[in-house]
Amino acid sequence: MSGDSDELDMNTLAEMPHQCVFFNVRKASRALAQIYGEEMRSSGLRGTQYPLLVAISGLGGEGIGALSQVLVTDRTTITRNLRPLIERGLVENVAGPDRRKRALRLTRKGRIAVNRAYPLWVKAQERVLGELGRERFEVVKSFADDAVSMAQGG
Amino acid sequence: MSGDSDELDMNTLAEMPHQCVFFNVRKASRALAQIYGEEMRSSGLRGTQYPLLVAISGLGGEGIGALSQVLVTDRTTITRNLRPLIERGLVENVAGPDRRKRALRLTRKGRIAVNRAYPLWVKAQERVLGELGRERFEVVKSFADDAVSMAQGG
DNA sequence: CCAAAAAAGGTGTATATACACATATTAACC
DNA sequence: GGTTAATATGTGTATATACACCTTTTTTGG
Repeated sequence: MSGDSDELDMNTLAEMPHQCVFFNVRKASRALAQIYGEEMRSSGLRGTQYPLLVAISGLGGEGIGALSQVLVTDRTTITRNLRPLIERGLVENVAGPDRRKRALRLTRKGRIAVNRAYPLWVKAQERVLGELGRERFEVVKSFADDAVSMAQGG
Repeated sequence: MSGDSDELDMNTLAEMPHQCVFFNVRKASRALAQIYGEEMRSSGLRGTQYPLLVAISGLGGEGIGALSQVLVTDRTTITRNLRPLIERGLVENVAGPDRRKRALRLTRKGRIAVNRAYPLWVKAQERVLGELGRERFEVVKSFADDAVSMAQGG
């Protein structure tokens, strides 16, 4: 039995990461990236890009700071994530009256892309909610919100 | 009241991303990166690097494929994540008897780094579990595991 | 009005992630 | 035993993420 014990110890050690909260959340993130990515592939948008476009659409001409706050994401990350969308002509980034700020807006092409992606996002979302459970998602959601509060020094 | 309604609609649209499962999990991941990162900063290891080193330690001389399976992470991601650890001399990557495979092992320096990081990881983990709730983490954990099964075509 | 502080963004650098493609080595089969 | 399969890994490219540092513009005090 000591041989088995050794092997169990090894397995236990190698699988320790799966006890880590952060690791588990990243693991879920990778898995969901696969699922949403596959489902939305034909729209030409990634699972990560769709919410960014939706937020821009909803803010109507606000700048990167506002986006950063709404999406709870570092300012510089938003700048970087915006780049491929601007290059593809889905988003326009013009200077506003306050010339520090930039007015972000969807182009016509961007609106079309969002509209085309929407039903695909719904399908992915429904599939995930159906298979993983709406109740459990509510827990994950509150967990995420509380983690954000905690990280912000709450 | 119609002015308020318009504004509510706008806010609702801009906050739509927070209804997306994938977005929420990424949001949690970003927040936890902050928390674990801050807590573990003085160890010189990131919250993402620590579990990788632990897994290498636990597998004892296995290759990238085995690591990839244990960590449920793409093979090429492991290769890339390994690079800074190898450059810093925490991990050694030598060719094995089967010269396709590479034997990954912690160096002495790597073992020291893991030992030094361990209590910091424990502190971050305990803080997160204490503030966000152990029960809720169990839900998040099962959610992550099921998401992985789902992504793998389960 | 002007100097200093604050606000808004961008860039350099580094890591995390993974797909498509390429390479090397071993195993399998006729 | 030599051709082919399968295995194990690396590389090019692209996105996601954020810290440290820098520039530009506006606001604030005096």
